Amino acid sequence: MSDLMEYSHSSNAGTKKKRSKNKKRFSDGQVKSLESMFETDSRLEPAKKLEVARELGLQPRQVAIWFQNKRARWKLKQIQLDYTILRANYKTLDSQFHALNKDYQSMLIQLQNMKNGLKKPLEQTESCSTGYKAANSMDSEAGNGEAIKREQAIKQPSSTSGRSEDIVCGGISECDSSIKAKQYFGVEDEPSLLNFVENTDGSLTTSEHWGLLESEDILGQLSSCDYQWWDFWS
DNA sequence: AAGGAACACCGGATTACATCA
DNA sequence: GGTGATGTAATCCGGTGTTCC
Repeated sequence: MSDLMEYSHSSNAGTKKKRSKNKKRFSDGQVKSLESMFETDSRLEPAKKLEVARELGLQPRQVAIWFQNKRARWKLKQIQLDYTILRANYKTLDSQFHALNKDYQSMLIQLQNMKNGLKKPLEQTESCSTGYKAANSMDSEAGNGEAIKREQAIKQPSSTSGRSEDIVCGGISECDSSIKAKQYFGVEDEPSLLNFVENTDGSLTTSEHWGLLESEDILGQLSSCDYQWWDFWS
């Protein structure tokens, strides 16, 4: 039979019923000795266990149980420590993420302003001329005068206002402006920079939603999980 | 060689008790 | 002195590895 059976049955006739445990706390000296041994090795060789039990005046099984309980408590403590470290790391990452996301959002706004600023001079130029198609046909005749006109259109967007933000589309439709932009840039599609945040319906949601999903959904899930853990330990 | 019984030990969960605020 | 919270020795249970027959 094991130490456990011999020891536990010594105070009881072997019934399955809960036995009175006659529990006695170990003395400070006994605990100190056990602690110092645990520091060098969390497990005891059988021979060492017998030796320790003899030295401390305990049953070998008591020494074995003390080491078992000690390992369990130590493991629990390690888990708590690991959790504290992970939580601190998470908080750091979370604040970094929010800072980056804030930068990202302000850059999107800047980008949109730049996009508007590029579109308006074109529209203004076209509406002030005798007509883009006519001009275009003239351009085709004039040859390399086109590049100069485009440059002037950007440098001097309006004769009535020096600020591009003040330019109002002179009756030109959104569809028209899109066509003009394509022709202006000489490509089938607008430059990719201008499409960067534009959804298929023209709304500026895709990238923003990505950011919001990251910050609200994923972090939110982590946070709720986090709170459960934290509430448990604190 | 394969299989079963006995034994020792382990981790995890739980209980029972001592101690303290 | 009674009581709830906490710490911990001890127990229970299921699993694994080793040894012996």
